[in-house]
Amino acid sequence: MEDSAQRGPDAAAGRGRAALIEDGVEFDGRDAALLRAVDAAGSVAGAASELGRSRARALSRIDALEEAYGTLVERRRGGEGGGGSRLTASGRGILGRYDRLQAVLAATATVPETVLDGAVTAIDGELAVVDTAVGEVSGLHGGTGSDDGGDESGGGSDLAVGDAVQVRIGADAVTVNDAANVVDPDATSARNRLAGRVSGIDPGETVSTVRIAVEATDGSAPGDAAAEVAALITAESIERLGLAPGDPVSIRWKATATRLVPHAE
Amino acid sequence: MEDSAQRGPDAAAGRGRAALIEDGVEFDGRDAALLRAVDAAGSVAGAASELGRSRARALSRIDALEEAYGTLVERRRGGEGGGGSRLTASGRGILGRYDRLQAVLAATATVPETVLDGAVTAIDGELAVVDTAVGEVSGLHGGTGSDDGGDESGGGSDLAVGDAVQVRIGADAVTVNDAANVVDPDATSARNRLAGRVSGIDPGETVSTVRIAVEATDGSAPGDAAAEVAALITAESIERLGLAPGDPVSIRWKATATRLVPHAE
DNA sequence: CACCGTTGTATCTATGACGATACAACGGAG
DNA sequence: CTCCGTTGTATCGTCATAGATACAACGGTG
Repeated sequence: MEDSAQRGPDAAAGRGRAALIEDGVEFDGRDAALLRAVDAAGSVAGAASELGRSRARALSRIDALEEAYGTLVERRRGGEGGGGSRLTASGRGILGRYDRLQAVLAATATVPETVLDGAVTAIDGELAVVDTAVGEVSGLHGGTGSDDGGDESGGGSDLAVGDAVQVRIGADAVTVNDAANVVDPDATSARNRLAGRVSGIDPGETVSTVRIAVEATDGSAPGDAAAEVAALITAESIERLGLAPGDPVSIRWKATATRLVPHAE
Repeated sequence: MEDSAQRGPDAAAGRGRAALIEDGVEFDGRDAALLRAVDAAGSVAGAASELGRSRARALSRIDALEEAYGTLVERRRGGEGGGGSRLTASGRGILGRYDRLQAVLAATATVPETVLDGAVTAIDGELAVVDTAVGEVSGLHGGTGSDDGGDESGGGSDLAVGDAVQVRIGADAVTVNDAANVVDPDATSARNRLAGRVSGIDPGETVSTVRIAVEATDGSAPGDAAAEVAALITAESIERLGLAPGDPVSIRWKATATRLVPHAE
C-alpha cells in the first residue's frame, strides 16, 4: 500500500476530533457545549446542572479559557434572579470558529480524496511543483501550525527539491469540464489540468463521486490509467455535462487547493 | 459582530489541534511521534528513550491504540539484537491519515475564509440552497461526524428550510475568471457564480489573497458591496489575468466546496 | 430587614495517564 | 552453555483534571 504511486480515491479519511488551541489552552467540544449551555440557561450554574457536571469546575474551566482567549462570559452576581451569565461577542465568536473548524473536519472525513505520491521538482515560495505519475502538479506546502503534544509531524514546514511528498487533492476541489468544450486556460485561475476518462460514478442522493482515470505522462503504460482522481459533482452537473463511464473529460483544480504532505520513507 | 450578513475575509481560523478518533481512542501527534520513532529506531525501547518517555508506558499506549485501530506495530522479542519492532502496513497507513488530517487543519488555519450569514431556502439531499446578501448560494451540509466529548456542535446533522446558517467558503476553493472572457456555464461543474470587482490584493510570496467586492442582489445598496469574498490566487495567475483593484471579475466555486454551518441565534 | 439564586473560593477525594523501577520471558550470537 | 537487548508485565508514586461539598459575597425582591 505504500509502494505504488497511485492510491486512488479513498473512501474517507476517518473520524477525527478537532480543537482550537491558543496559548496552550485547548478549546474542544466539551467547552463548546459548556458555552452553548451557558447561552441557553443564562447562568453557569444552570448550564452545569444541565450538562450534569460540577458547577465549580465549570467556573474554573471558564476562567482558564478566558485567560487564553479573553473574556468569553459576562458574569454578574446578585440582583434579579440572583445574578446570571451571558456570552460576550468574543464568546460567540469562538463558538463560530469552533463550528467552522468542525465543519471542515467533518468535510475531510466525508469527502473522498486523491493521494498521489511524487517528488518535489521545484519550490517557489509557498508553491511547489511535484512530479507524479500523471505529470507535474503544483500545490501549496507549509503552514504546518501543528503544535500539539508530539514532535513535528512529517518533517516540519520545510520542503526541499527532491523530497518525497504526497499530493492531496480533495474531491470537492476538482472541477470537471467537458473535453470537447475546452476553456481558454488564460481566462481562469485554475492551474492544474489533466485529461482523462470517466471510469466510474458513485451515486449519492444529489451529490456523486466521479472517478476519472488519468493516463501517465511518460509512455510507460500506454492504455493503462496511472491514477484515478475523484471529483465531487452534483447530480445536476453530471446530467448537464452528460457524464457517463468512458466519456473523455478535462479535469482541473487550483494549485492553492492542493496540499503537499511530507512523506518520509 | 454577530449581526451583519457580511463578515468578509477572515485572516485565519486560528490554530487548532486534530486527532483521529476511533472507538473512543484518540490518535494524536504524540502517538504519531511514537510510531515514527519506532519506525526510525526499529524498537519500542529505542523509540521511548529517543523521545525521553517511559518504555513501559509506550508499550501500553501501543496496546491501547491497537485495540482500537488494529495491529500497528509488529513486535518480536528475542533473536538478533534481542528483538525489535516494525510498523505494519496499517501502522504506516494511520500515520498517513494523520498527516493528511494535519495538512487539512494547517490549511484551514492558513487559508482565509469567507463567511456569509443566510437562511436555508431549499434542501435537496446533501445539498442546500441558502439565501444570502449576495443571492442564492448552494452548498453541502451534514456529515457532522464530530463525536468528541461534548454534545452535538451546532444542532446536529439535520437542517431544515428556514434555518439560519453560516456559509463557509474557503479562499482556496474560489476561482477567479476574467469578466470579459466568460466561460460557458454548461461546460463546467462549478455551480456558484458571482460578478464583482477586485477591491484589494494582499500579496504573498507566490500566492496572494484577492478580495472581491460583490454587490447585493436585491437593489438595497446600489453601489455598495454586500460582501467581500476572498480568493487565493497564485501570483502567476494574477499576472496572467492582469488583475488590479477595480477590475471587474467573475468568481466561481463549486457547491461541493461550500460548507454550511448551523448557526443558532 | 430577611430571602433567594447566583457568582466566587477553598478543600477533599477519585480517577486516569504517565514516569520510574523491577523482574520474567524470549531467542539468536558468541 | 552464557550473554545480550528486546519484549512482556506488574507495582508504586506523581501529576493534572474533574467531581463533591461547603461557605462567603453579592444585590435585587419582597
